[in-house]
Amino acid sequence: MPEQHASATGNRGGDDHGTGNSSDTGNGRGDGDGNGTANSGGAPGRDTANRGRTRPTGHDVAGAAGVSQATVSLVLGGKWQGRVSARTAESVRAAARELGYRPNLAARTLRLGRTRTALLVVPALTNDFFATVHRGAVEVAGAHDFGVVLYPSPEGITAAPDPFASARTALDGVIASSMAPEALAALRGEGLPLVMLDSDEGACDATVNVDLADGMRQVVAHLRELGHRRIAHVAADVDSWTFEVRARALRDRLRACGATLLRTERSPLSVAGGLAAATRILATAGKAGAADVPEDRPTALVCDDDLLAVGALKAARRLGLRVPQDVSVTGIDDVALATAVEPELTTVRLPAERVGAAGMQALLSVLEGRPVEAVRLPVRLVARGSTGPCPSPGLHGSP
Amino acid sequence: MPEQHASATGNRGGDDHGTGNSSDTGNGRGDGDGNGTANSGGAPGRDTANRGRTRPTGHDVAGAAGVSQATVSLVLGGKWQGRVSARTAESVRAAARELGYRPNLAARTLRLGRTRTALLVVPALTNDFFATVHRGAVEVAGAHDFGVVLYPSPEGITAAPDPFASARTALDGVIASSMAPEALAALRGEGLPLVMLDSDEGACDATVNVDLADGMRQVVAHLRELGHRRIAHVAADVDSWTFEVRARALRDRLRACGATLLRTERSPLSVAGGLAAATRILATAGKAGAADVPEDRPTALVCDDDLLAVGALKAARRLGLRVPQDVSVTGIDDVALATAVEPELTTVRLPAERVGAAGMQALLSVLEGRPVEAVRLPVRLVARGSTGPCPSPGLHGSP
DNA sequence: CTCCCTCAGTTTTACGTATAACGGCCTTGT
DNA sequence: ACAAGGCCGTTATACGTAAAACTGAGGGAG
Repeated sequence: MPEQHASATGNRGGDDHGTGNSSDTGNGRGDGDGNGTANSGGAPGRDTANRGRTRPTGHDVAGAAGVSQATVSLVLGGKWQGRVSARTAESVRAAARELGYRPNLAARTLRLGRTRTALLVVPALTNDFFATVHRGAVEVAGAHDFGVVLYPSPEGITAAPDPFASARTALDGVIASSMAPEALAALRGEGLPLVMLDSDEGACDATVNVDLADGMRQVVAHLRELGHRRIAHVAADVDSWTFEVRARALRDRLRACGATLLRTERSPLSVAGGLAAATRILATAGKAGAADVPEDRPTALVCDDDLLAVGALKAARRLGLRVPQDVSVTGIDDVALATAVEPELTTVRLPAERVGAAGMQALLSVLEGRPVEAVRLPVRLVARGSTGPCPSPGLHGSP
Repeated sequence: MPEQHASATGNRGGDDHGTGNSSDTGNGRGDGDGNGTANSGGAPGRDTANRGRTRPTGHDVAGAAGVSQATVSLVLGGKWQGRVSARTAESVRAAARELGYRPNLAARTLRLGRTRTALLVVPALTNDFFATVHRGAVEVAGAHDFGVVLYPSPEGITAAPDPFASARTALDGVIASSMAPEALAALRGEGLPLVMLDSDEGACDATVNVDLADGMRQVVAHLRELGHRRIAHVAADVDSWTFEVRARALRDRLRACGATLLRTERSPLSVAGGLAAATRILATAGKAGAADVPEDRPTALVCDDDLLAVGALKAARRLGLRVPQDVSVTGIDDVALATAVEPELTTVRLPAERVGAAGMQALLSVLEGRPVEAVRLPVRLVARGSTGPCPSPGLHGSP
């Protein structure tokens, strides 16, 4: 079934898989063409060259079109302006389409020394924030004929990845959402351009950041408006720049408006981690009557991301505390999970797709030698059901 | 880190093990060179022009060790038994380590025609089931010196991916969790080995399935034990083999035990989709008093996956129905989300990691020409809080 | 008429690796 | 003593592509 459908994917390489090999793919492996011209006007040759199942090469296309391989490369590479006649170019394209030619990526890479491929290093795939970042990066990459291969650092956010073994090809650059110092050093040693997401500047060629200091400011303002003054921090147990920024911004903002940071509990970035940390915070007091509002129990938990916040939600419920009546909870990221739980999470929405897009954009700029300015993307608090007015000590216990 | 591993394709002799390979993990990255290599004189190797910043090649190593490039390839490829003396081999390895040599993957691929790389096609990364599948595949692949590159089909489960443009290198095979027919045809046309996960047999070289018919049997048995007789199906709006299996198994099992499949609502595979579908099912009756148990409202919702089930949870809550007192909900997959919500989901746990591992294993078998038998992995119902006894019409409404 | 320039291609080369084909030694067997 | 092999390497080649260098033919300009 010669179902030939031209996929107009916009890029120049036609992706057709026509298998109608009725054409005379002239020359095969035998390079005997050294003598005179391959007579084009001769008898219709038998299909000789298609050896079983190997993919056609540029030479096959050249033979079919009656030109040399160099011409095929010129035409298909798009650089034939003024070097090849329009008719010849068209016949080359026709032959390529007919044979279902696709250039050998390995050979092209070997020749060019570049791959038009970026590696995206993310800490985990279980947080769909990074899936969205990837989507944004792929979108921009695709528009520039670039590819993105994803490397989920398997051991978690602090492990050293082996990017080169993962991407089974040479790389033009790396976009890293988080990297262990030693892996970063290895990368730098390799001389690869590196764009860091949500990381400190320095030791990389460009950064794309999300304005989490402002995000924390919005969180604190929101909670202060609701009357909260005693706040705890469910922090990520990760030594990473972003999380330091969050902690510092939270501390500074709370101090600036006269609220108290009661305590900070660190835990791994997962629902289970948030559950454990929030339990440690909430269970230390008010055991007798959970509905009481003891002085040493915070009325709001600010969590470093949505996974932790969902864990905090569970912890509160297990301890018999209602959210948001007894305790408010906030997250960061606004992943799908945030609206899947009940109550829905008040959280800081990060423009994940734009992060990925800006990261890829920055990498492209670096590769082209253009100067790149540090990107800082704005964030926005999304108030939902997990935050509410601060419970007043007297009003609650007596119905 | 240049973990050079002897690739033993175990062609026939197959005595691959015992390669006391050089575990040069974390070799001195500090030796970045700073011109380090004092090219040993006296060797036939001539100019070893270290051109500034380019990566060292096999020729550079050869020059440094005073041998030919062929010997370098022999030694580093592990095939030097009886062809190179132990002392020479060691000096080659030392030179490679010193220079930080890493073989050029593109050149190797071009030469060998194989890449030891598999493509894993998954429908979406927002469902962390597939992240776990990926982990399983990577684990097995790594043990065989294979790589796995991930291709998230961006347009959802039915879109046609372009795997070849995605994986920026040639591929040895494909493991596909779901593919549109035209993409599958393209793959077959390319002659690539293909392992399908949770798909129909036929048109591929091997399949790895999860016993979802049995899973549905367990779900129905569980609900029947709790007394449920009127059941609705929140189905995936996807024309895919697995989902057909689920639907048929549910229908057959319900009929076999005398229960009724009240209706089926199809929706996209997401929390929002589940919310919409379950709302359509639950809102059609009992508007006046939600706590009533009208005859046309199901007492249990069986959902095609956990995302849908979480959406159903939300729908019930929004309609004022309690889970599980008023309505029970079940999912499939047992992803992290299942225990993040409240109540926790009763669901069918699928061995995601084993699926990925078995898929990679099957692909390796196909590549080596060994026969592969279809794999079918067992599943297990995990009863949690989202299912409870069927509400009896009289007992509930009057406090 | 010659010189130079453009057109329309072709030859040739290089990318880095793996391996087939080959060749000097040194040990054996007969 | 001399061919027959092990050792221990080397030289040469092919993989498919991109692009630089080269080749003619035709056509004004001087």
